[in-house]
Amino acid sequence: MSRDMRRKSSSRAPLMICLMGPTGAGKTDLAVRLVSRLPVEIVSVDSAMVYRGMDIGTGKPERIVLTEAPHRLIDIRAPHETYSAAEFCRDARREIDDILGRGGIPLLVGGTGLYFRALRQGLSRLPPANRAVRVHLASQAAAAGWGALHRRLAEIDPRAAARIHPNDPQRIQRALEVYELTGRPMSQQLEVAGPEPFTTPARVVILSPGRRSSLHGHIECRFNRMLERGLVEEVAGLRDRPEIDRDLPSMRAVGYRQVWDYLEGRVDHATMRERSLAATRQLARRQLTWLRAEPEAVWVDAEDPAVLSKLLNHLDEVG
RNA sequence: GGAGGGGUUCCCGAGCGGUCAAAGGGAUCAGACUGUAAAUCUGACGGCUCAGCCUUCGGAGGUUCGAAUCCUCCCCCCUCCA
Repeated sequence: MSRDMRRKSSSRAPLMICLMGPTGAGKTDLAVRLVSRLPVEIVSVDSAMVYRGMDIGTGKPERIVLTEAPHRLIDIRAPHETYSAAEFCRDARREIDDILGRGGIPLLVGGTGLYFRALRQGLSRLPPANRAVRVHLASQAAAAGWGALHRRLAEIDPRAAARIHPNDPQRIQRALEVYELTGRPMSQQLEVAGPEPFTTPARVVILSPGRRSSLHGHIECRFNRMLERGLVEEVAGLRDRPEIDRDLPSMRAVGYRQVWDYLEGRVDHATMRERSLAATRQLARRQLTWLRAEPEAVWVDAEDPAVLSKLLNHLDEVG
């Protein structure tokens, strides 16, 4: 068997493509174009697109586009529901296996760094979030302050307390939650790996403009377009629903939170726009921090006019 | 023309003779991240040959051992009276 033949046959082995990048880099457009060139099926890796009815602000592709290039793992939750990295791992594995089973290539597209990492490196076996415990802890924090809870954490789980900053309520809450639910310190449980690791080989491609200033420019254009398409109306509609309130994880998403405040008259339109843009830039920056830590990733310039063919070439060479 | 108020480091804004490279907030940059992650948090943030030095608080002078802070003149901005 020649070298070429061998290479061809190996391309049938399980493989997935991961297209990651900061918000506004153009991942979705590129992914959709890839669908017409390769036998790929898209799996979204986006913690905000999971919500139904949150379309404009999350930058979800339009309906017509979705019929051409269906995205899995979008619109799988109502806005008042929660989702998590662990649920994502379970769901994504299911979708990836399904695509592979049908002879397709999974194309993971998104910018949620934690979800990517959790999928590829696995999570420890820890209890899921527990609403009652969190409410209880939050009320204690309201009374005694998070500093007091951090001190309590230092007694039951010194290692976690050393790692978690006293000003980080979310992580203090989680660490105490794990303790209450299991009776054991969280740091102990982090040492044991969860279920079987996910081993499907991946081609990891990171899409981002070379210059930060142009990423910022794209973010601004994109947000202006969202406003034109009716972002304010979308949020107003969500806000009218009795089951949806401002503190839901879904409503803390970039843009939604700022527009919500605008609708309540807390800020004027210009301020809302400014804060939304700043929040989006900050999100993009944090996403890049995740991605820079990604081993064996190939970075491609989102502004290269030939980005699609370069990407195809690259995938061809390695796959 | 007259009476007040104000011009501070990218922005807002405190400071009102020394302890001020100048509070606080925002922006920006860097980082952390195990079931909330588009979240939450940390750090840096005038410059340098960096335990010290240099240049900043509208401009130019002056007082003082010492000024962002006091005085004089000038330039802008805001409010009110003409």
